[in-house]
Amino acid sequence: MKILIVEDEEPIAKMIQMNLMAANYDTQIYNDGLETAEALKEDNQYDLALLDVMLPGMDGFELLKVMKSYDIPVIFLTARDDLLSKVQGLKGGAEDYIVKPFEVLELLVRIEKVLERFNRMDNVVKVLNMEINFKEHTVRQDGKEVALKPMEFNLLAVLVKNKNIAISREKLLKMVWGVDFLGETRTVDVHIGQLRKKLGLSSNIKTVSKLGYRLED
Amino acid sequence: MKILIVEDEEPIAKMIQMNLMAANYDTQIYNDGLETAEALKEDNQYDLALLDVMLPGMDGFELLKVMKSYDIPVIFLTARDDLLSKVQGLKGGAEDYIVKPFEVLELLVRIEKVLERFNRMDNVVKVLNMEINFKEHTVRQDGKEVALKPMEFNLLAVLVKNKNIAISREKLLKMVWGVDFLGETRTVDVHIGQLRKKLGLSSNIKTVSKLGYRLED
DNA sequence: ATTTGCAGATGAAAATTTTGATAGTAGAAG
DNA sequence: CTTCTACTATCAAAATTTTCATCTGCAAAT
Repeated sequence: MKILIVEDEEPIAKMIQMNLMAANYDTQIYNDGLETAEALKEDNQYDLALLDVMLPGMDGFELLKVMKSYDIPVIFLTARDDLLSKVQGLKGGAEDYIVKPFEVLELLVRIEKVLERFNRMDNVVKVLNMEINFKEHTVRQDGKEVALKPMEFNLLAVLVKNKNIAISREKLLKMVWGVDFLGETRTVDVHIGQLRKKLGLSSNIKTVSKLGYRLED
Repeated sequence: MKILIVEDEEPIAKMIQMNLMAANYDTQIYNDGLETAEALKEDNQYDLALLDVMLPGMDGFELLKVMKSYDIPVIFLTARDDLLSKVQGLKGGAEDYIVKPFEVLELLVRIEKVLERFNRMDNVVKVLNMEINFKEHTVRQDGKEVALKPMEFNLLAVLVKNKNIAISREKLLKMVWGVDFLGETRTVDVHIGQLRKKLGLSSNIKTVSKLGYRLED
């Protein structure tokens, strides 16, 4: 999943890049609108573009048109007081906009939303005989659906996304239940048990003694 | 809550600053170790310091000693391959370390943890006749405890932290239940109902028609 | 080979959360 | 001011999650 960042303020561009990299996206930064347009002629394999509205070379709205010609969805980055451009931007066909300074988490959420809408996300992952659909929150085994409760699904999702990696109960609690979960670490065991019961041996959820669990393929 | 950032790589420093600002902390950046030590003589009202290990002027470990003399807790920012400094850093008395590149959310969590440990957080907030203790997850009304279930507490916490601001049901769901909650918006109403029943009229949770709820004081 | 002691598995109870159905109310429209 | 409508409140049932107590199995020690 490759994301284009067009932003002339270096620190902001870098900040976005770092956060996107941490979230496992590939990134490319350009500082200038015209330069970006030129570069796209060579390489337009982007899944999404984040465009600053105010850009040297060619402004965000011009660049938006270029993006649309390549069928790349766009999220605008706009300054707080620049309300006019919100409306104009969305009318021009941007998928979304976000006001600077923004919270990183919010940006990530919006990016996911747009990618989903454009079906550029891997909504389905296959492991062993299982097919996990993150969008539908469903799991199929050899084609037929297995009904999982919310927590069970979330737990499986984390295991699948970290396939072949052993994860401690504490880490699972943080990842699935959230950082502020107060309960027992035993809780994880029970849900693992449920997954095993419902998915059978073929799910291949291994216990890692003294540590936690791992899903192997 | 004021946090000192000592980091010579400008983009990283700016990134951290932006994220901390978004999370409502005051910040101050220095790029140089010696300069920081000098500046502290004038102004040492910091609640926490984030120190890069590799610094011009005076390295992170030297600076750590200075921080300790001012009783400022320290989190080290260290490069991935710099494992040695982890051990050394913690031995030298740093509260925690985090490896670059890190996820912003993780940094924020660690900062909160350290501030809590040093009792520099407002663990207790008073609104009307209520006293909300975020650390203990408890609520007292006129001194005596009211037992709230986890979801009820979380919901109250969000309302309190956004006192006098009307919040839509959708936003409450995102803030309390998480971005990926699948259920009905009605759920909020039920929990609001519980809070009102348990806390009585004095909790002052107002319904904002067509919108959501607001806790007034 | 048997015992002992953990760490994990599991079934079932308890607690919590969510949903669904119904009743109530405030605000809009006439 | 009254009626109508749409939104909100609430109760109870259903579903889910968490905890508790007990059981099992592996591994180290004798």
